[in-house]
Amino acid sequence: MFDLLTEKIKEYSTNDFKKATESVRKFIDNMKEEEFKDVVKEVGVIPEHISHDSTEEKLYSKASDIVLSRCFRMLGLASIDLNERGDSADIIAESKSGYNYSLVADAKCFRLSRTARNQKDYKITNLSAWRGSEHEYCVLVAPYYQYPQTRSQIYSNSLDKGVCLLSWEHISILLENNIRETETFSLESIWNASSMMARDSSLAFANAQKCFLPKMNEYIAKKMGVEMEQFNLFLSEYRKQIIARGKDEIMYWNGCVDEIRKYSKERAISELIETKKLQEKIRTISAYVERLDK
Amino acid sequence: MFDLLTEKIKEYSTNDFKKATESVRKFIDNMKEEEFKDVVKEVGVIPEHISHDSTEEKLYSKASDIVLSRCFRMLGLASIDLNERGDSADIIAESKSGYNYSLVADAKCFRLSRTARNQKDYKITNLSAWRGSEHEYCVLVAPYYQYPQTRSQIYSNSLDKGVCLLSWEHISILLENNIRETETFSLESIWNASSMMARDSSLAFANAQKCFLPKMNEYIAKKMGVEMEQFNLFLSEYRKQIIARGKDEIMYWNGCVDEIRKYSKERAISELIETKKLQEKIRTISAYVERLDK
DNA sequence: GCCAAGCTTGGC
DNA sequence: GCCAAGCTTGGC
Repeated sequence: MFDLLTEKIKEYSTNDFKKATESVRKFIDNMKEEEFKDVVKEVGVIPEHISHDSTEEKLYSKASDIVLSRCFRMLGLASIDLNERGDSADIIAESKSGYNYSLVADAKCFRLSRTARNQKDYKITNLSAWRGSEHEYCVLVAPYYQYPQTRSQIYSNSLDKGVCLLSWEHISILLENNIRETETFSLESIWNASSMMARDSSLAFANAQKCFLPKMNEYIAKKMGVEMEQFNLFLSEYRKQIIARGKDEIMYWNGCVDEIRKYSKERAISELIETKKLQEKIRTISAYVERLDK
Repeated sequence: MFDLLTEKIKEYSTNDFKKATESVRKFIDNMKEEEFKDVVKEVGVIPEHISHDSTEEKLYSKASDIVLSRCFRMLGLASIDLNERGDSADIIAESKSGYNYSLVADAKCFRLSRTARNQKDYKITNLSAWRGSEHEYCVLVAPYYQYPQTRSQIYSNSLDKGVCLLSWEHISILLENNIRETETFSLESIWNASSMMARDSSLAFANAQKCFLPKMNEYIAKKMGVEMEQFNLFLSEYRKQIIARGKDEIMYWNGCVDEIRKYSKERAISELIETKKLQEKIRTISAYVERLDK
């Protein structure tokens, strides 16, 4: 089903972006629950065949927002994805069970070939500010195994600002176990986990940058009422799935190398000039100079 | 002299980085004042022939730190550049004239072919935090004409955190006019300008994102005791210089296109594979999968 | 391993 | 015009 979704994204991305978004939304929202849950497990990893910086990449990202929004709904919240671009979160979700809170969320996806995931790329403090005065919590959902593994400024920043760092894997585990907010069961303590951790004296000041994902796992397992052993088994399943995915993605790039080896001289040269973006650089400089030149 | 500096950077960048840094430092610190002032005018624009993501780019950036540090010394402060990498500012400067303050600074340079300068790339809130409890001010020095021209989150963030946004052009104007901190003349109000502006009621809350560079210009002109008309003439000179620079940089890229057109099929194909970084992608995925596979 | 130094395309 | 969505190399 995930493969079909990416096919649809590629197909729709030739249309007007807003129309394409609506088509993708309809496709995602009409999936059967079981199909949708499979998509949640895969969506954090952008397929290598989605080309970088392209409209299809933007539509893929939008699709991941729509997926996350449906996840929040399956967890028992009301949720919509937003159409803003600058200086705004992607998604809003709101409790419907009388707990009177709402949250903003940001969905992140990376390719397996992604190199440095920089602290600035997570925009923790910006995300925190995007809550504004209307929303209590803010949640970032990124691929679990692509978070910094030992320590990072994103952890101290998140503790500081009360940003909840979750992963697609976490969301998927909650869904697979049919966790749902009701009048008698609140998810609020998950969204609020960073603030709770910040009050935990075992996370000493000097160590604020330490990766707190294991702690996060404990919070979620406790909320779900499962043992850590069981929880780690869930995570391990996702790990295996990503490994399998990696083999496919490598095959894709090897195929690309083979294709290029068959190129004619003319094709290789023109594509080399294109790939090096030389004309674009010249155009950028010209436009810049022109602006300065009035 | 700037061209000679970039030549030296390319030459040294084949050496061990720390040794190369020392060579560059010696070269910069031994320049005559007039030569050095010419370098300050150019250093904000990375030459296109410095290749992206390379050691020479890193050494260029380091050179710009060393240049900025010498600028602070010429302005009458004590200053050193730091060798840290993550989670730290590049430069520290300290007042020697009895005003008892110190500051951290960050030097930024861009190529003329640089496309989006994203708000996250300025890392305003991080820079602010890097002051720690020891330093009063924090200063970002970037190319004047590459700052957002109308409005940006960087302006509201800077007002919020008291980050001083300056440019190479500003520093150069101060140097050209022989401005220097002394027992009777403090530069503190320049480094503190953002906090002062934040208190200015004419910068209404709703408009906090507005570009405050014109205001900054007024502060500096006032400090220097020159009229705005004169100050704008200075800025205009730099504008003309950048326009001239752009013509050279475009010539460089056109030369590259001509070179490529002469390539043999084999060379074009192998360089195309290299430029597309296909092997690196395969390697990154493999390493990632291997890490997950223990 | 983290993330500084850089970077591009396209949606609003 | 701004900056969301992504991205890489190499120094510590």
